[in-house]
Amino acid sequence: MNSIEEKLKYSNYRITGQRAAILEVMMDNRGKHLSAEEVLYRAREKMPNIGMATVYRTLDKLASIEVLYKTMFGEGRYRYELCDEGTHQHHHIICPGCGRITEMEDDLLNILEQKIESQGYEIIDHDLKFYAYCPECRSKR
Amino acid sequence: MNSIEEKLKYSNYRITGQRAAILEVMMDNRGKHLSAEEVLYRAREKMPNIGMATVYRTLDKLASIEVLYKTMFGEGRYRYELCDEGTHQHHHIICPGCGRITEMEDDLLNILEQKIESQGYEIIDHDLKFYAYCPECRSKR
DNA sequence: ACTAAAATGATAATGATTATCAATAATATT
DNA sequence: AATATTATTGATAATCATTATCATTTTAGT
Repeated sequence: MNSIEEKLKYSNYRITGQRAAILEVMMDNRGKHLSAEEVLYRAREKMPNIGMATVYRTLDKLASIEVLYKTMFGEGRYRYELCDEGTHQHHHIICPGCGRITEMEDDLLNILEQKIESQGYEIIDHDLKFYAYCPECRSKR
Repeated sequence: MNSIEEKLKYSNYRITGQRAAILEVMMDNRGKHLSAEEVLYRAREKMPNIGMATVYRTLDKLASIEVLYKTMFGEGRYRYELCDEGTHQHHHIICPGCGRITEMEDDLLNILEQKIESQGYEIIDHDLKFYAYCPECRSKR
């Protein structure tokens, strides 16, 4: 169960026009972290009458079958990101100046995770964020 | 500028009854991560007429002078934690079973931070969370 | 005491998300 | 193909956490 197509197939989850539109938006924005509002806006370019409730419902469903990741970056709203195969080992760098979110392809948390597991925990996931001014915002200050 | 007392003193920030009550609540709950609602509830035990706007205002002020940490654990609301001296080098373990939040006193992120800084970023802070079933919840499953 | 500035509490407003529900669309059954 | 059954949709209302507003009260400085 790896590819998006397989995940959709095994979820007995009907692929309607609006759902396809939302999926397309997410695939067009691979690597970006979109809010529900942004997804709604872009999905309406493909399907003008799509409602926001449908967007929320669909994003949640897609997240539940791990086609999307749903994360909160501490700004009070969720953001959704296409779940590229094997790409969950990445961290985020959030710039407090411009708000841009960059990804970082590394892990190196194994030592910490071993420590936690030795205390009897069962690790499901981790989430590492750095708050750092990006080169552009640094030069502006 | 280390202790809470010093931070308060140098912030020219008036210590009123309600603010003292809120601070007391946070100090009574050292190590816990309280939501604004929980702080309000506990503060009203000391001062029944305290309003929720005051709680929000005070928590934000205390966070701005680094007496508290304000963090969002991905559940859509902020939580506040007393900022023990030199204790910001810690990570959180969140149990998806019972919701309990445990702290972990380690850092080891230097290698990653060096990597980010070498790309021209200026790191302000980081935030590392592990989602892991705690020993009790594991045995229940 | 007197004035100016800051803090408070009640309440309204906001913004993101979720629930409701009647109408519509898709699938299964005959 | 016609109908029954179930899922999905969009509009709208409801909710929840947080923020803004504002008249009143409290505090600090003179």
